Amino acid sequence: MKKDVKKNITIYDIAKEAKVSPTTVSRVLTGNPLVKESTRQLVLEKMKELDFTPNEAARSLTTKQTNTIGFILPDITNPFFSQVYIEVEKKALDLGFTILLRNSMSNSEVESAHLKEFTEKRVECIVFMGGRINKVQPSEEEINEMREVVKRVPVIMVNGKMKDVNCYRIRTNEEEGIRLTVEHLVSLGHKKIGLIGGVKGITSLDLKTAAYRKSLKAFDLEVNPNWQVPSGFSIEKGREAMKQLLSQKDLPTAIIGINDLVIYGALKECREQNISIDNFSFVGFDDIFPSDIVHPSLTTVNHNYDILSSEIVKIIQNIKVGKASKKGKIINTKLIIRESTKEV
Amino acid sequence: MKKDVKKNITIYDIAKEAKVSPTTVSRVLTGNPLVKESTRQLVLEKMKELDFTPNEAARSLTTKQTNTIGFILPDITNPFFSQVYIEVEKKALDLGFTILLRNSMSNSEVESAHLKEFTEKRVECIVFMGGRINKVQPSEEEINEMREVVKRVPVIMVNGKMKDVNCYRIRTNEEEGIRLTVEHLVSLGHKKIGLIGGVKGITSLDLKTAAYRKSLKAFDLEVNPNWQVPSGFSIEKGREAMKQLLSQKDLPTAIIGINDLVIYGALKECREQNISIDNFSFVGFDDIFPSDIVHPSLTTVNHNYDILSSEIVKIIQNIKVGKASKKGKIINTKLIIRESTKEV
DNA sequence: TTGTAAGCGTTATCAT
DNA sequence: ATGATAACGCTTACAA
Repeated sequence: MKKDVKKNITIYDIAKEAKVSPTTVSRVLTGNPLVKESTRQLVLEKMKELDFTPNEAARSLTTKQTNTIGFILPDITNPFFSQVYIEVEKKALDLGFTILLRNSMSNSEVESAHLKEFTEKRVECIVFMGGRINKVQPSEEEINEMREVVKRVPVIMVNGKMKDVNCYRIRTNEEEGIRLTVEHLVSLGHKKIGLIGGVKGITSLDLKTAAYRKSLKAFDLEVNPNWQVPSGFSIEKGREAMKQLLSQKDLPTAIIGINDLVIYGALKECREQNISIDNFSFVGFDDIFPSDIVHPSLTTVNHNYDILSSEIVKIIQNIKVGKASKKGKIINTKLIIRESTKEV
Repeated sequence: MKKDVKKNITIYDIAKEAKVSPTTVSRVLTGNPLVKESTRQLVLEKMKELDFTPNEAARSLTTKQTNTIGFILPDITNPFFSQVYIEVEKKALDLGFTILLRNSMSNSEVESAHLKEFTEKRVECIVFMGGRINKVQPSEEEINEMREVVKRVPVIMVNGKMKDVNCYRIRTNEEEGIRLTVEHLVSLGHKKIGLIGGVKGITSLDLKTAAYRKSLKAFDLEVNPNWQVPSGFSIEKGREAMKQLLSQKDLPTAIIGINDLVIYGALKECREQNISIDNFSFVGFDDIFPSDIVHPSLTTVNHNYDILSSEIVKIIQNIKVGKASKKGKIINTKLIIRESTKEV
């Protein structure tokens, strides 16, 4: 009968085969230069021969390093998040970091589970997007949990924050994005501008709404509450918002979306109702890739993903080498003008 | 001066505080029922008090379990992959598995690095999409590496394969998808049907091309090599293919894309050239989410993501409990008919 | 340049 | 119901 449990190959096995000590094997593993070239070769050879692969768990148990960073975001199928994520992954890889991606679906319990996993896995940093850090009023438990977490591991909040939680913050200059948007629309002659999507109590809406109102006032434009239609952040919610907007008599000539997705929904709703898209100018936010291929292609606010991700990774790098980073960083936006905005 | 290195809290610390043995602490950690309720409570209390979090590395070093599965895919920003990924993640989570996502960008060296990482991290299963497993002629090294990998850890190849590599395979019935597409177009009166996108030597093109030709022949339709324009898999490549196609005099009336993305590019190119979209019927493949919001909305082949991901997770589950799974599984497709196809 | 031995923080085995 | 002790597989002083 064959032994059905084949023993794991360890550095001890390699050591025995190569007639050296385990320490020496470890040295070649870690790239320690204090090894005679000939023995290094011998050890390497035996490793290949025995098909040896070092055990990461054992390694990080002794070194107390995991070179791992945890990344929580609401939903990777949303191009906004996948775009940020992949940039960070690429850059982190160059630094020798490996990422643990977790989708929260903006669900607080799921977030808690991920946070717990991250601490048990001893990640060296947590990047947090969405969910509780976008709530205007997070619960006490949510806050307390985050406080506990930041005691053990540095947290980078991206486009969000939490009161009295000590962490790094990187955020898009959403106010600027909205300001640029309004200025652009005004330059096209628009005087009646609406804002659809988002959820009250979620900061991205509150931030944008404030900037929207401020910009309108700066141009002495009408601030009509009926033109502000919160609904959500998805395509479907965008449709709903547009539907509600269209049910009114007095309509804006330009519509800003809390993000690109809701505008896709708005376009869809117009078509559904056989209302010409040309009745309105549309502006999104995020500049996710489909915005360049929908028709009309969408004018939208770009986050400068490259800079955003660079800043995230810069902090990670500093954490690694024990250097301080600035706690807050604001990334400016740029307006990408496409076909969906035109003179009124 | 404060001690700047705070000691890690271990089960020994908890044991001391609770005046029990580390073993008992470990027992409450693993949920072992052989612990008096009162001591369990005491231990739990001390854990909270000392802010203890078990060390996953130590745990998996002794248990030899990681409950981790590795997932390699080309690019998570592609909605096709993110859709599959998130479904798998969700279902795997319910099984107590955690996923390590890695983007390969279809780069063989990157794949190798990820595979190495996975084996060092002792993942219990690898899900592989794209890259080398879609090559008609993978290199010897690529094959050998995979052979080494499958010796140590089960691999599930999704929509790909590798000769003489012992692994699980799940694949979309691409042939059926193409057949359904052609049948649909024929039912609309189309007789001249083209196929754009893909790269020669990548199986998805070869498979689809074969099915396309077979279906055309079944209907006695013209198989015109000029209407088959390989180019790539991206929006941009779709534009290029369409450009090349449009440069010809004799044009098809219907165009099938290797995937949805290339059709987005094709639509864009038509608009760029001021050629009416209505001159053609378009069909994509994958049914990624933007296909419902582009205009005209895109008729396309859906992979049955739910079934696809369920089958992947089913295999993982079987591996976990040591049960055998069928080595191959084919998932049928469904044609989603939208606005981009119409009578000729 | 190489080796010995201790330690990392768990779980598993075997007693009691 | 609880405890002592030995793994697990590596790295790291410290020695030689």
